[in-house]
Amino acid sequence: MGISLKDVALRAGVSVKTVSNVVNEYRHVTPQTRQRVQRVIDELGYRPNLTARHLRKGRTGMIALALPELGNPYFAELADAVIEYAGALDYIVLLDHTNGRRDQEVLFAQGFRARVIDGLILSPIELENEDLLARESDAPLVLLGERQYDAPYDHIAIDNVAAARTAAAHLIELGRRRIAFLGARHGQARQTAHLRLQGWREVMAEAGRPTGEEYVAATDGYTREDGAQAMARLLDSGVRPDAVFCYNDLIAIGAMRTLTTRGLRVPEDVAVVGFDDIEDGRYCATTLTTVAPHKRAIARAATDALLERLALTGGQEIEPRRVQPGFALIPRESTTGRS
Amino acid sequence: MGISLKDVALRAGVSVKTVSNVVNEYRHVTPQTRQRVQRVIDELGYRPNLTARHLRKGRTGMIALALPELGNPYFAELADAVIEYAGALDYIVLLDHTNGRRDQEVLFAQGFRARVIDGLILSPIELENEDLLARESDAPLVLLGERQYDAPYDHIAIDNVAAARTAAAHLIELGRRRIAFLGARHGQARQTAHLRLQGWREVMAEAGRPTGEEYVAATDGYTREDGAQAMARLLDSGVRPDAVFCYNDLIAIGAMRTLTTRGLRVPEDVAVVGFDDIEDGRYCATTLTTVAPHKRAIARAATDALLERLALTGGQEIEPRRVQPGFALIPRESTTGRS
DNA sequence: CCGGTGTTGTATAACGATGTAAAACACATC
DNA sequence: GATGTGTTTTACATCGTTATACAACACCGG
Repeated sequence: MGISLKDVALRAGVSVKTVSNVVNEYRHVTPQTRQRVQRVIDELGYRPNLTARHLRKGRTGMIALALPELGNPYFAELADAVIEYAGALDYIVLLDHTNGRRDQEVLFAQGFRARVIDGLILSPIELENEDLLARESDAPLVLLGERQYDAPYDHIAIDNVAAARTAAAHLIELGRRRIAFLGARHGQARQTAHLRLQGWREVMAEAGRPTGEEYVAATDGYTREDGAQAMARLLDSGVRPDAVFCYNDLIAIGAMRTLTTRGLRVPEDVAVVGFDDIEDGRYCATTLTTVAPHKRAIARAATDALLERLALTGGQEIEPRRVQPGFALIPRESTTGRS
Repeated sequence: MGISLKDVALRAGVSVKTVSNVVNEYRHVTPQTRQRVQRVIDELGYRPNLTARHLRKGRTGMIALALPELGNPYFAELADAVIEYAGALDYIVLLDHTNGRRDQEVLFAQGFRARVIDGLILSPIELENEDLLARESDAPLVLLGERQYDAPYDHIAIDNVAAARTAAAHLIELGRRRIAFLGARHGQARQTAHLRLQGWREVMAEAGRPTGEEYVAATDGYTREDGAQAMARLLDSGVRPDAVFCYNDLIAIGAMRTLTTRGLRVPEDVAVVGFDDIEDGRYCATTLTTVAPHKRAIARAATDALLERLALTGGQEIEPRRVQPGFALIPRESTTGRS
């Protein structure tokens, strides 16, 4: 089939191991030998057989990335970042989605895909703490996203409260007074939406702005449609906000549509801030101000955490990491009027 | 690390190959031996090491599926179907996306990922015929989707003209007279949109309905936003259709929103038909009538075609296949008024 | 009891890479 | 020239599996 080390060795007149040494940039190879071997490698177009390498090394070189849904651009973009970063480190990423369902999340955590992947990055939605504690698989697991757990696993998530505070503060600075929050979910105190809601509440209270329930609109999901409906309900309830901070960009985009439909101008009448910095937001009719979690930093942190655990030999243990990648407020037309 | 054949063999008092024979359900093993070995397998929890198996077999057991974008639910759902079907056949699917860009499509066709995957299923958008003819990689390639090529590769796509005819005919049957088409793209006679447009045109002409350019709205992309804008342009141009057939469900959903916004009722004033049968369409306020390509059949056909080529030994050749999986019109509220 | 035929099990060699240990070589020091 | 020290290269075993070839055994008909 393909060209193997043996073929190269034969042609270059050296041993198989020497070729391997050249390929792996082993130190003690004379420049002459290295050059000669390298020439043959290029000539024959040798590419290492990953399967064989992985067999020998006892690893597959693959990691799984299990996200709630790929239909949400935030996750699609995040997946992209992980695939790119891990790819540069010669890891192959298996992309999976859980639909945000607990049973599927448990399945992945328990090691569906065991023996195929070396480790797993999981972004849970419904997974419970007890599920993690009951985990049996010994493949490294890194948790992603805002849900909080009390279990010994690496966890990568931005500081949602701080990020929400930044967004709210931005609106306050612009002189807005009645700032609504779109996208809270009922119950579920540990969930992300709660953290963002908390950040909003803190800043509102500090600035002496209303934080009543009438300014909070819950949504069932996180889609544009959910945002459009929530915005409509809010307006129908008689509240007249001059700004809305949305749980994510999709909701914000939906909200903007409703506002436009109702004859309200963005940002003159109502300023809008989203969260995620998905590409859509940059191409809206009115470009969307948003809080941008640093996706590449998240991807890097998650991958690094996983690979570091994979590099541990034998019985070594390291403390679970909590990493908080950065974020940035990106002001665009939906609050400033110009991009 | 894990339990190997050797461990099982030792414990069961048989040779490694015998255990392998049991695992692979080789015929000539006595029930006694089989039972004894099986018991040890269960006891130790032996799972075969895929890496080793693949090394020995000269295959990786992985196929790549390269789709334009995962943000479009149609592709996400299709990916799901392929992953599930191929998974049942013990193949692992590597999911990639090309953003519908020619350079990336060429990259995949040329064998980015070579030596990692056994074959590739590619759904091209911009790829040109010459790119295919210039292809050097010898890994099997199966083409997916409606773009037509004159190159020796398997091609899986539903009959788009027929499918579009079905949709148009449905609207005609309901007594609609001025039926617009949303989602044509400029130029590009070989593209999918052209086929669906053609089906629409044929049926309109046969029924003596108008097919003028004023009833055709082009879009830049295939998103909800594109649909909303195209619908708005159409209405602003003074045309008053009593039905629209949209290139896909996303465009249809966008169009429905514009209609609602403008005070037009679906389906009373304007009936709407989409294409793809994405899940969103089933949960719209007004559920969406759509043409449903049989995604599982497509996934099956593509995977089967690829695996069949993989099964070919040595110099064997088979003719490129053209498979046309089925489709079905699914009437819902957006045309019938009830679901 | 022989040879033929078919079944069941085993020993051994691959697949393509890397780790280990040691051989081969270079060079300086005494 | 013997010894030591460090560099460069090699032979061989190994990862866990399957393919090949053959040995061992059973059964049958003559």
